Amino acid sequence: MNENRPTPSRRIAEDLRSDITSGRLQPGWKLPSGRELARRYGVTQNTANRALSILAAEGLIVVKTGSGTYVRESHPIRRLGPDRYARHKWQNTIVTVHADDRPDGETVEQQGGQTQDVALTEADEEIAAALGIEVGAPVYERARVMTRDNHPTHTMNSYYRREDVEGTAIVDPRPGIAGRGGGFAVLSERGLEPYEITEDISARMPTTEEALLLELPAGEPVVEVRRTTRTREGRPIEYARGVHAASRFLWSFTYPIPD
Amino acid sequence: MNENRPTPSRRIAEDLRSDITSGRLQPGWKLPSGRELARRYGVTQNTANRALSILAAEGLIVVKTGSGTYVRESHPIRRLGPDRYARHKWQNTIVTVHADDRPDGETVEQQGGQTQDVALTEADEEIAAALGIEVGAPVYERARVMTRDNHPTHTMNSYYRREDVEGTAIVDPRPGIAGRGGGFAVLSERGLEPYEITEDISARMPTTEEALLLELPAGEPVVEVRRTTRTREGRPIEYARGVHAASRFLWSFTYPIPD
DNA sequence: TAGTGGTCTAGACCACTTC
DNA sequence: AAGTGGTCTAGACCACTAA
Repeated sequence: MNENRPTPSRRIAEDLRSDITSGRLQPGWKLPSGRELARRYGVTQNTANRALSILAAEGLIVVKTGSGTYVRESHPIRRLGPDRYARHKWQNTIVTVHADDRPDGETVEQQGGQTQDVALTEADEEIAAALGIEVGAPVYERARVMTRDNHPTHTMNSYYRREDVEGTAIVDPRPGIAGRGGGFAVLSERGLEPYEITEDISARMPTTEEALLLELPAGEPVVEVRRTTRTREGRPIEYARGVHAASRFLWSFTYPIPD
Repeated sequence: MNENRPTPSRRIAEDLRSDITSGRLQPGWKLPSGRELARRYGVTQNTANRALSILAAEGLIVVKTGSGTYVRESHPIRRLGPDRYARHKWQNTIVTVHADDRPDGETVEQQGGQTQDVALTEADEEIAAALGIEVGAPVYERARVMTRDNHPTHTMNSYYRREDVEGTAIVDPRPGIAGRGGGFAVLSERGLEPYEITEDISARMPTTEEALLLELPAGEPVVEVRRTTRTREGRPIEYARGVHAASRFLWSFTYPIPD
Protein backbone atom coordinates (compact mmCIF):
# COMPACT_ATOMS: atom_id res chain seq x y z
CA MET A 1 0.00 0.00 0.00
CA ASN A 2 1.38 3.34 -1.03
CA GLU A 3 1.79 5.16 2.22
CA ASN A 4 0.77 8.39 0.65
CA ARG A 5 -2.15 7.57 -1.50
CA PRO A 6 -4.59 10.33 -0.78
CA THR A 7 -7.48 8.75 1.03
CA PRO A 8 -10.35 10.82 2.37
CA SER A 9 -9.10 10.62 5.95
CA ARG A 10 -5.61 11.59 4.93
CA ARG A 11 -6.89 14.49 2.90
CA ILE A 12 -8.85 15.79 5.86
CA ALA A 13 -5.84 15.34 8.12
CA GLU A 14 -3.72 17.20 5.61
CA ASP A 15 -6.10 20.13 5.54
CA LEU A 16 -6.19 20.38 9.29
CA ARG A 17 -2.44 19.94 9.52
CA SER A 18 -1.82 22.85 7.23
CA ASP A 19 -4.30 24.90 9.23
CA ILE A 20 -2.21 24.17 12.28
CA THR A 21 1.28 24.62 10.90
CA SER A 22 0.25 27.79 9.08
CA GLY A 23 -1.15 29.25 12.26
CA ARG A 24 -4.74 29.49 11.03
CA LEU A 25 -5.46 27.26 13.98
CA GLN A 26 -3.65 28.49 17.06
CA PRO A 27 -2.40 26.31 19.91
CA GLY A 28 -5.20 25.67 22.34
CA TRP A 29 -7.94 26.26 19.81
CA LYS A 30 -10.61 23.71 19.24
CA LEU A 31 -10.79 21.81 15.99
CA PRO A 32 -14.04 21.06 14.20
CA SER A 33 -15.77 18.03 15.68
CA GLY A 34 -15.67 14.69 13.97
CA ARG A 35 -19.32 14.92 13.03
CA GLU A 36 -18.85 18.40 11.67
CA LEU A 37 -15.91 17.29 9.54
CA ALA A 38 -17.92 14.32 8.35
CA ARG A 39 -20.71 16.61 7.22
CA ARG A 40 -18.31 19.05 5.58
CA TYR A 41 -16.38 16.46 3.64
CA GLY A 42 -19.27 14.15 2.94
CA VAL A 43 -17.73 11.19 4.75
CA THR A 44 -18.63 9.04 7.71
CA GLN A 45 -17.97 10.21 11.22
CA ASN A 46 -15.73 7.20 11.46
CA THR A 47 -13.57 8.46 8.64
CA ALA A 48 -13.43 11.96 10.09
CA ASN A 49 -12.38 10.55 13.44
CA ARG A 50 -9.64 8.63 11.69
CA ALA A 51 -8.30 11.90 10.34
CA LEU A 52 -8.18 13.29 13.84
CA SER A 53 -6.40 10.24 15.17
CA ILE A 54 -3.73 10.64 12.49
CA LEU A 55 -2.97 14.09 13.80
CA ALA A 56 -3.06 12.82 17.36
CA ALA A 57 -0.44 10.19 16.52
CA GLU A 58 1.72 12.94 15.11
CA GLY A 59 1.43 14.82 18.35
CA LEU A 60 -0.18 17.84 16.71
CA ILE A 61 -3.45 17.79 18.58
CA VAL A 62 -4.63 16.78 21.99
CA VAL A 63 -7.87 14.95 22.50
CA LYS A 64 -10.14 15.68 25.41
CA THR A 65 -12.79 13.07 25.15
CA GLY A 66 -16.27 14.36 25.51
CA SER A 67 -15.07 17.89 25.03
CA GLY A 68 -13.25 18.12 21.74
CA THR A 69 -9.85 18.04 20.06
CA TYR A 70 -7.50 20.95 20.46
CA VAL A 71 -4.34 22.16 18.82
CA ARG A 72 -1.56 21.08 21.07
CA GLU A 73 0.03 23.72 23.24
CA SER A 74 3.76 23.44 23.70
CA HIS A 75 5.00 23.32 27.23
CA PRO A 76 7.92 25.39 28.29
CA ILE A 77 10.96 23.25 27.63
CA ARG A 78 13.46 22.59 30.36
CA ARG A 79 17.05 22.60 29.23
CA LEU A 80 19.05 19.96 31.03
CA GLY A 81 22.81 20.26 31.15
CA PRO A 82 25.65 19.17 33.41
CA ASP A 83 25.03 22.24 35.56
CA ARG A 84 22.08 20.61 37.20
CA TYR A 85 24.51 18.33 39.01
CA ALA A 86 26.84 21.14 40.00
CA ARG A 87 28.69 20.65 43.22
CA HIS A 88 27.68 23.95 44.74
CA LYS A 89 24.07 22.85 44.58
CA TRP A 90 24.54 20.00 46.98
CA GLN A 91 27.95 20.46 48.55
CA ASN A 92 26.71 22.27 51.62
CA THR A 93 23.26 20.84 51.68
CA ILE A 94 22.11 19.80 55.09
CA VAL A 95 20.27 16.60 54.51
CA THR A 96 16.86 16.97 56.06
CA VAL A 97 14.09 14.52 55.85
CA HIS A 98 11.04 16.67 55.37
CA ALA A 99 10.54 18.50 52.14
CA ASP A 100 8.98 21.47 53.83
CA ASP A 101 11.78 22.75 55.97
CA ARG A 102 14.52 22.25 53.46
CA PRO A 103 16.92 25.18 53.66
CA ASP A 104 17.55 25.97 50.04
CA GLY A 105 19.22 24.64 46.98
CA GLU A 106 15.93 23.11 46.09
CA THR A 107 14.83 26.16 44.27
CA VAL A 108 16.09 24.14 41.35
CA GLU A 109 12.93 22.15 41.54
CA GLN A 110 10.67 25.08 42.13
CA GLN A 111 7.05 24.49 41.30
CA GLY A 112 8.00 20.86 41.26
CA GLY A 113 7.42 17.94 43.50
CA GLN A 114 8.17 14.29 43.63
CA THR A 115 6.98 11.07 45.06
CA GLN A 116 9.45 8.59 46.36
CA ASP A 117 9.59 4.88 46.96
CA VAL A 118 12.51 3.05 48.43
CA ALA A 119 12.97 -0.69 48.27
CA LEU A 120 15.67 -3.25 48.66
CA THR A 121 15.76 -5.37 45.54
CA GLU A 122 18.08 -7.42 43.37
CA ALA A 123 20.29 -6.09 40.63
CA ASP A 124 19.26 -7.05 37.13
CA GLU A 125 21.85 -7.44 34.42
CA GLU A 126 21.86 -3.79 33.44
CA ILE A 127 22.17 -2.49 36.98
CA ALA A 128 24.78 -5.04 37.90
CA ALA A 129 26.95 -4.14 34.94
CA ALA A 130 26.69 -0.44 35.69
CA LEU A 131 27.44 -0.75 39.41
CA GLY A 132 30.10 -3.38 38.93
CA ILE A 133 28.41 -6.03 41.03
CA GLU A 134 26.93 -9.47 40.52
CA VAL A 135 23.53 -10.02 39.01
CA GLY A 136 21.12 -10.64 41.86
CA ALA A 137 23.17 -8.74 44.39
CA PRO A 138 21.11 -6.59 46.75
CA VAL A 139 20.66 -2.99 45.70
CA TYR A 140 18.60 -0.15 47.04
CA GLU A 141 16.16 1.23 44.58
CA ARG A 142 14.90 4.75 44.94
CA ALA A 143 11.98 5.25 42.56
CA ARG A 144 10.75 8.76 42.00
CA VAL A 145 8.10 10.44 39.92
CA MET A 146 8.78 14.10 39.33
CA THR A 147 5.92 16.50 38.81
CA ARG A 148 5.62 20.04 37.62
CA ASP A 149 2.48 22.09 38.08
CA ASN A 150 0.80 18.97 39.36
CA HIS A 151 1.55 16.96 36.24
CA PRO A 152 4.14 14.22 36.06
CA THR A 153 7.10 15.03 33.83
CA HIS A 154 9.52 12.20 34.35
CA THR A 155 10.52 9.26 36.44
CA MET A 156 13.93 8.60 37.86
CA ASN A 157 14.91 5.32 39.44
CA SER A 158 18.24 5.25 41.21
CA TYR A 159 20.14 2.18 42.26
CA TYR A 160 22.84 1.96 44.89
CA ARG A 161 24.97 -0.82 46.23
CA ARG A 162 23.44 -1.83 49.51
CA GLU A 163 26.55 -1.23 51.58
CA ASP A 164 26.94 2.27 50.17
CA VAL A 165 23.68 3.65 51.45
CA GLU A 166 22.55 1.33 54.24
CA GLY A 167 21.45 3.42 57.17
CA THR A 168 21.62 6.74 55.34
CA ALA A 169 18.84 9.18 54.65
CA ILE A 170 18.72 7.94 51.08
CA VAL A 171 17.05 4.82 52.30
CA ASP A 172 14.57 6.72 54.40
CA PRO A 173 11.26 6.15 52.69
CA ARG A 174 9.85 9.47 53.81
CA PRO A 175 9.80 11.94 50.97
CA GLY A 176 11.99 14.97 51.19
CA ILE A 177 15.46 13.66 51.20
CA ALA A 178 17.64 14.06 48.27
CA GLY A 179 15.97 16.12 45.67
CA ARG A 180 18.52 16.72 43.04
CA GLY A 181 21.52 16.90 45.25
CA GLY A 182 20.56 15.14 48.42
CA GLY A 183 21.70 11.76 47.24
CA PHE A 184 25.06 13.14 46.23
CA ALA A 185 25.48 14.88 49.55
CA VAL A 186 24.79 11.69 51.43
CA LEU A 187 27.23 9.70 49.35
CA SER A 188 29.85 12.36 49.91
CA GLU A 189 29.44 12.07 53.65
CA ARG A 190 30.11 8.40 53.24
CA GLY A 191 33.39 9.14 51.52
CA LEU A 192 32.02 8.41 48.09
CA GLU A 193 32.14 11.79 46.49
CA PRO A 194 30.60 11.91 43.03
CA TYR A 195 33.09 13.07 40.46
CA GLU A 196 32.11 11.94 37.00
CA ILE A 197 28.82 11.29 35.27
CA THR A 198 27.99 9.34 32.15
CA GLU A 199 24.62 9.94 30.56
CA ASP A 200 23.21 7.75 27.82
CA ILE A 201 20.24 9.20 26.00
CA SER A 202 17.79 7.51 23.68
CA ALA A 203 14.17 7.85 22.60
CA ARG A 204 11.28 5.51 21.94
CA MET A 205 7.53 5.25 22.23
CA PRO A 206 6.26 4.76 25.77
CA THR A 207 4.89 1.53 27.09
CA THR A 208 1.24 1.63 28.07
CA GLU A 209 2.22 1.86 31.73
CA GLU A 210 4.51 4.79 31.10
CA ALA A 211 1.89 6.56 29.03
CA LEU A 212 -0.52 6.25 31.90
CA LEU A 213 1.93 7.20 34.62
CA LEU A 214 3.27 10.24 32.80
CA GLU A 215 -0.16 11.23 31.45
CA LEU A 216 1.27 11.22 27.95
CA PRO A 217 -1.01 12.23 25.11
CA ALA A 218 -1.04 9.99 22.06
CA GLY A 219 1.92 10.71 19.86
CA GLU A 220 4.27 11.73 22.63
CA PRO A 221 7.55 9.78 22.71
CA VAL A 222 9.72 9.40 25.76
CA VAL A 223 13.40 9.99 26.26
CA GLU A 224 15.23 7.43 28.29
CA VAL A 225 18.21 8.58 30.27
CA ARG A 226 20.66 6.20 31.88
CA ARG A 227 23.07 7.84 34.25
CA THR A 228 26.10 6.37 35.91
CA THR A 229 27.85 8.34 38.61
CA ARG A 230 31.39 7.50 39.66
CA THR A 231 33.96 8.68 42.15
CA ARG A 232 37.25 10.19 41.06
CA GLU A 233 38.71 6.71 41.19
CA GLY A 234 36.12 5.47 38.73
CA ARG A 235 34.14 3.52 41.27
CA PRO A 236 30.43 3.56 40.33
CA ILE A 237 28.21 4.73 43.16
CA GLU A 238 24.86 5.29 41.53
CA TYR A 239 23.06 4.05 38.48
CA ALA A 240 19.86 5.78 37.50
CA ARG A 241 17.30 5.24 34.81
CA GLY A 242 14.81 7.94 33.93
CA VAL A 243 11.94 8.26 31.51
CA HIS A 244 11.04 11.76 30.38
CA ALA A 245 8.08 13.13 28.45
CA ALA A 246 9.94 14.11 25.30
CA SER A 247 8.18 17.39 24.64
CA ARG A 248 9.16 18.90 27.96
CA PHE A 249 12.92 18.55 27.88
CA LEU A 250 16.04 19.25 25.91
CA TRP A 251 19.49 17.95 26.72
CA SER A 252 22.42 20.21 26.13
CA PHE A 253 26.10 19.34 26.21
CA THR A 254 29.10 21.49 25.49
CA TYR A 255 32.54 19.99 25.22
CA PRO A 256 35.88 20.61 23.57
CA ILE A 257 36.62 18.52 20.52
CA PRO A 258 38.69 15.53 21.65
CA ASP A 259 42.06 14.74 20.13
CA MET B 1 -13.31 7.98 27.89
CA ASN B 2 -11.29 5.76 30.16
CA GLU B 3 -8.10 5.16 28.27
CA ASN B 4 -7.90 1.63 29.50
CA ARG B 5 -11.35 0.28 29.20
CA PRO B 6 -10.87 -3.14 27.74
CA THR B 7 -12.32 -3.04 24.26
CA PRO B 8 -12.05 -6.01 21.93
CA SER B 9 -9.26 -4.43 19.89
CA ARG B 10 -7.32 -3.53 22.99
CA ARG B 11 -7.72 -7.01 24.38
CA ILE B 12 -6.36 -8.51 21.20
CA ALA B 13 -3.48 -6.05 21.21
CA GLU B 14 -2.77 -6.92 24.80
CA ASP B 15 -2.61 -10.63 24.03
CA LEU B 16 -0.24 -10.09 21.16
CA ARG B 17 1.83 -7.64 23.15
CA SER B 18 2.37 -10.15 25.88
CA ASP B 19 3.28 -12.75 23.28
CA ILE B 20 5.94 -10.38 22.06
CA THR B 21 7.37 -9.16 25.32
CA SER B 22 7.40 -12.65 26.75
CA GLY B 23 9.28 -13.96 23.77
CA ARG B 24 6.60 -16.34 22.60
CA LEU B 25 6.75 -14.32 19.42
CA GLN B 26 10.33 -13.69 18.40
CA PRO B 27 11.61 -10.65 16.51
CA GLY B 28 11.11 -11.15 12.81
CA TRP B 29 8.28 -13.63 13.23
CA LYS B 30 5.01 -13.11 11.52
CA LEU B 31 1.89 -12.33 13.51
CA PRO B 32 -1.48 -13.86 12.75
CA SER B 33 -3.23 -12.02 9.95
CA GLY B 34 -6.03 -9.62 10.62
CA ARG B 35 -8.58 -11.98 9.17
CA GLU B 36 -7.26 -14.85 11.22
CA LEU B 37 -7.43 -12.79 14.41
CA ALA B 38 -10.93 -11.70 13.49
CA ARG B 39 -11.99 -15.32 13.16
CA ARG B 40 -10.27 -16.35 16.37
CA TYR B 41 -11.72 -13.58 18.49
CA GLY B 42 -15.07 -13.40 16.79
CA VAL B 43 -14.72 -9.81 15.72
CA THR B 44 -14.59 -7.93 12.45
CA GLN B 45 -11.43 -7.81 10.40
CA ASN B 46 -11.61 -4.10 10.93
CA THR B 47 -11.41 -4.54 14.67
CA ALA B 48 -8.55 -7.00 14.39
CA ASN B 49 -6.66 -4.59 12.17
CA ARG B 50 -7.17 -1.91 14.77
CA ALA B 51 -5.46 -4.13 17.29
CA LEU B 52 -2.49 -4.45 14.98
CA SER B 53 -2.30 -0.73 14.40
CA ILE B 54 -2.19 -0.17 18.15
CA LEU B 55 0.95 -2.29 18.32
CA ALA B 56 2.36 -0.56 15.27
CA ALA B 57 1.93 2.83 16.96
CA GLU B 58 3.83 1.47 19.93
CA GLY B 59 6.65 0.47 17.66
CA LEU B 60 6.37 -3.20 18.57
CA ILE B 61 5.55 -4.55 15.13
CA VAL B 62 6.38 -3.65 11.59
CA VAL B 63 3.79 -3.83 8.87
CA LYS B 64 4.64 -5.04 5.42
CA THR B 65 1.53 -4.41 3.44
CA GLY B 66 0.43 -7.28 1.30
CA SER B 67 2.75 -9.59 3.17
CA GLY B 68 1.92 -9.48 6.85
CA THR B 69 2.85 -7.93 10.18
CA TYR B 70 6.05 -8.92 11.90
CA VAL B 71 7.56 -8.55 15.31
CA ARG B 72 9.95 -5.69 15.06
CA GLU B 73 13.61 -6.55 14.89
CA SER B 74 15.91 -4.18 16.72
CA HIS B 75 18.70 -2.68 14.71
CA PRO B 76 22.16 -2.55 16.09
CA ILE B 77 22.39 0.72 17.95
CA ARG B 78 25.12 3.19 17.20
CA ARG B 79 26.55 4.92 20.21
CA LEU B 80 27.34 8.53 19.46
CA GLY B 81 29.78 10.36 21.66
CA PRO B 82 32.22 13.24 21.39
CA ASP B 83 34.81 10.85 19.99
CA ARG B 84 33.17 10.91 16.61
CA TYR B 85 34.43 14.45 16.20
CA ALA B 86 37.92 13.66 17.39
CA ARG B 87 40.68 15.73 15.87
CA HIS B 88 42.77 12.80 14.77
CA LYS B 89 39.96 11.69 12.52
CA TRP B 90 40.11 14.75 10.34
CA GLN B 91 43.31 16.56 11.25
CA ASN B 92 45.40 15.01 8.51
CA THR B 93 42.63 14.32 6.10
CA ILE B 94 43.43 15.25 2.55
CA VAL B 95 40.25 16.72 1.23
CA THR B 96 39.43 14.90 -1.96
CA VAL B 97 36.30 15.38 -3.92
CA HIS B 98 35.44 11.89 -5.00
CA ALA B 99 34.23 9.42 -2.46
CA ASP B 100 35.95 6.54 -4.15
CA ASP B 101 39.57 7.49 -3.92
CA ARG B 102 39.44 8.79 -0.43
CA PRO B 103 42.60 7.77 1.39
CA ASP B 104 41.26 6.67 4.73
CA GLY B 105 39.74 8.03 7.88
CA GLU B 106 36.41 7.34 6.33
CA THR B 107 36.36 3.84 7.65
CA VAL B 108 34.42 5.55 10.38
CA GLU B 109 31.47 5.52 8.06
CA GLN B 110 31.99 2.03 6.85
CA GLN B 111 28.96 0.40 5.29
CA GLY B 112 27.51 3.85 5.15
CA GLY B 113 26.91 6.37 2.46
CA GLN B 114 25.42 9.75 2.04
CA THR B 115 23.82 12.01 -0.46
CA GLN B 116 24.68 15.63 -0.52
CA ASP B 117 23.07 18.84 -1.65
CA VAL B 118 24.64 22.23 -1.43
CA ALA B 119 22.77 25.47 -1.81
CA LEU B 120 23.19 29.12 -1.02
CA THR B 121 20.24 30.25 1.01
CA GLU B 122 19.19 32.73 3.66
CA ALA B 123 19.58 32.29 7.38
CA ASP B 124 16.36 31.80 9.28
CA GLU B 125 16.05 32.97 12.83
CA GLU B 126 17.46 29.83 14.36
CA ILE B 127 20.46 29.66 12.06
CA ALA B 128 21.15 33.34 12.38
CA ALA B 129 21.15 33.19 16.16
CA ALA B 130 23.47 30.21 16.18
CA LEU B 131 25.96 31.63 13.69
CA GLY B 132 25.81 35.11 15.10
CA ILE B 133 24.61 36.77 11.91
CA GLU B 134 21.56 38.66 10.73
CA VAL B 135 18.36 36.94 9.76
CA GLY B 136 18.29 36.70 5.99
CA ALA B 137 22.05 36.80 5.64
CA PRO B 138 23.43 34.41 3.02
CA VAL B 139 24.49 31.03 4.30
CA TYR B 140 25.65 27.88 2.62
CA GLU B 141 23.49 24.91 3.36
CA ARG B 142 24.91 21.43 3.06
CA ALA B 143 22.04 18.96 3.26
CA ARG B 144 22.90 15.32 3.68
CA VAL B 145 21.03 12.07 4.06
CA MET B 146 23.09 9.36 5.69
CA THR B 147 22.44 5.74 4.88
CA ARG B 148 23.49 2.45 6.33
CA ASP B 149 23.02 -0.81 4.53
CA ASN B 150 21.10 1.07 1.88
CA HIS B 151 18.59 2.43 4.35
CA PRO B 152 18.49 6.04 5.47
CA THR B 153 19.34 6.55 9.13
CA HIS B 154 19.51 10.29 9.59
CA THR B 155 19.72 13.65 7.96
CA MET B 156 22.22 16.34 8.75
CA ASN B 157 21.93 19.86 7.45
CA SER B 158 24.91 22.09 8.04
CA TYR B 159 24.95 25.84 7.74
CA TYR B 160 28.01 28.04 7.25
CA ARG B 161 28.52 31.74 6.90
CA ARG B 162 29.04 32.39 3.24
CA GLU B 163 32.43 34.01 3.61
CA ASP B 164 33.73 31.10 5.66
CA VAL B 165 33.33 28.47 3.00
CA GLU B 166 33.06 30.31 -0.31
CA GLY B 167 35.31 28.60 -2.81
CA THR B 168 36.13 25.63 -0.60
CA ALA B 169 35.42 21.99 -1.22
CA ILE B 170 32.54 22.18 1.21
CA VAL B 171 30.57 24.06 -1.37
CA ASP B 172 31.41 21.60 -4.08
CA PRO B 173 28.13 19.89 -4.82
CA ARG B 174 29.82 16.67 -5.89
CA PRO B 175 29.46 14.07 -3.21
CA GLY B 176 32.53 12.86 -1.47
CA ILE B 177 33.88 15.77 0.39
CA ALA B 178 33.54 16.04 4.03
CA GLY B 179 32.13 12.93 5.46
CA ARG B 180 32.46 13.34 9.17
CA GLY B 181 35.63 15.26 9.26
CA GLY B 182 35.99 16.81 5.84
CA GLY B 183 34.12 19.92 6.75
CA PHE B 184 36.23 20.44 9.84
CA ALA B 185 39.42 19.94 7.86
CA VAL B 186 38.40 22.55 5.33
CA LEU B 187 37.48 25.05 8.00
CA SER B 188 40.81 24.43 9.67
CA GLU B 189 42.64 25.22 6.46
CA ARG B 190 40.79 28.49 6.42
CA GLY B 191 42.08 29.32 9.86
CA LEU B 192 38.83 28.47 11.57
CA GLU B 193 39.80 25.46 13.58
CA PRO B 194 36.89 23.81 15.38
CA TYR B 195 37.46 23.73 19.09
CA GLU B 196 34.20 23.39 20.95
CA ILE B 197 30.87 21.77 20.20
CA THR B 198 27.45 22.26 21.74
CA GLU B 199 24.87 19.60 21.08
CA ASP B 200 21.20 20.04 21.90
CA ILE B 201 19.16 16.88 21.85
CA SER B 202 15.40 16.42 21.83
CA ALA B 203 12.84 13.94 20.57
CA ARG B 204 9.47 14.12 18.87
CA MET B 205 7.30 12.35 16.35
CA PRO B 206 8.39 12.78 12.75
CA THR B 207 6.63 14.94 10.22
CA THR B 208 5.13 13.06 7.30
CA GLU B 209 8.01 14.15 5.10
CA GLU B 210 10.58 12.89 7.57
CA ALA B 211 8.78 9.59 7.97
CA LEU B 212 8.91 9.11 4.23
CA LEU B 213 12.50 10.25 3.79
CA LEU B 214 13.85 8.14 6.63
CA GLU B 215 11.59 5.19 5.85
CA LEU B 216 10.31 5.26 9.40
CA PRO B 217 7.83 2.61 10.44
CA ALA B 218 4.77 3.80 12.33
CA GLY B 219 5.59 4.35 15.96
CA GLU B 220 9.18 5.40 15.44
CA PRO B 221 10.07 8.77 16.93
CA VAL B 222 12.96 10.91 15.79
CA VAL B 223 15.73 12.54 17.73
CA GLU B 224 16.61 16.04 16.71
CA VAL B 225 20.19 17.14 17.20
CA ARG B 226 21.28 20.74 16.94
CA ARG B 227 25.00 21.22 16.86
CA THR B 228 26.97 24.40 17.07
CA THR B 229 30.70 24.32 16.43
CA ARG B 230 32.93 27.14 17.55
CA THR B 231 36.58 28.11 17.41
CA ARG B 232 38.68 28.47 20.51
CA GLU B 233 37.72 32.12 20.55
CA GLY B 234 34.06 31.20 20.65
CA ARG B 235 33.34 32.23 17.09
CA PRO B 236 30.62 29.95 15.63
CA ILE B 237 31.64 28.37 12.36
CA GLU B 238 29.00 25.75 11.76
CA TYR B 239 25.45 25.15 12.79
CA ALA B 240 23.92 21.79 11.98
CA ARG B 241 20.52 20.28 12.46
CA GLY B 242 20.02 16.56 12.20
CA VAL B 243 17.07 14.22 12.41
CA HIS B 244 17.78 10.65 13.50
CA ALA B 245 15.64 7.54 13.50
CA ALA B 246 15.39 7.10 17.25
CA SER B 247 15.78 3.34 17.38
CA ARG B 248 19.16 3.34 15.71
CA PHE B 249 21.11 5.67 17.96
CA LEU B 250 22.14 6.39 21.47
CA TRP B 251 23.93 9.51 22.66
CA SER B 252 26.53 9.16 25.33
CA PHE B 253 28.26 11.90 27.28
CA THR B 254 30.77 11.64 30.06
CA TYR B 255 31.81 14.69 32.01
CA PRO B 256 33.13 15.65 35.41
CA ILE B 257 30.61 17.13 37.79
CA PRO B 258 30.86 20.90 37.52
CA ASP B 259 31.53 23.09 40.53
C1' DT C 1 -29.38 16.88 27.88
C1' DA C 2 -26.87 17.72 23.86
C1' DG C 3 -22.46 17.27 21.95
C1' DT C 4 -17.92 14.97 21.90
C1' DG C 5 -14.52 11.27 20.86
C1' DG C 6 -14.15 6.10 20.65
C1' DT C 7 -15.45 1.81 19.14
C1' DC C 8 -17.95 -1.73 17.09
C1' DT C 9 -20.45 -4.83 13.25
C1' DA C 10 -21.30 -5.99 8.46
C1' DG C 11 -20.00 -5.79 4.08
C1' DA C 12 -17.21 -4.06 0.48
C1' DC C 13 -13.23 -2.72 -2.47
C1' DC C 14 -8.24 -1.44 -3.37
C1' DA C 15 -3.21 -2.04 -3.77
C1' DC C 16 0.23 -4.83 -2.77
C1' DT C 17 2.94 -9.35 -2.16
C1' DT C 18 3.68 -14.08 -2.81
C1' DC C 19 3.43 -18.21 -5.13
C1' DA D 1 -4.95 -16.40 -7.86
C1' DA D 2 -4.92 -16.21 -3.05
C1' DG D 3 -3.72 -13.78 0.89
C1' DT D 4 -2.36 -9.46 3.19
C1' DG D 5 -3.03 -4.81 5.29
C1' DG D 6 -5.77 -0.47 4.60
C1' DT D 7 -9.75 2.00 4.07
C1' DC D 8 -14.35 3.09 3.37
C1' DT D 9 -19.82 3.47 4.14
C1' DA D 10 -23.83 2.95 7.08
C1' DG D 11 -25.62 2.61 11.26
C1' DA D 12 -25.26 1.93 16.08
C1' DC D 13 -24.01 2.36 21.01
C1' DC D 14 -20.94 3.81 25.00
C1' DA D 15 -18.53 6.99 28.24
C1' DC D 16 -17.49 11.32 29.02
C1' DT D 17 -18.02 16.67 29.24
C1' DA D 18 -20.32 20.87 29.67
C1' DA D 19 -24.14 23.71 30.09
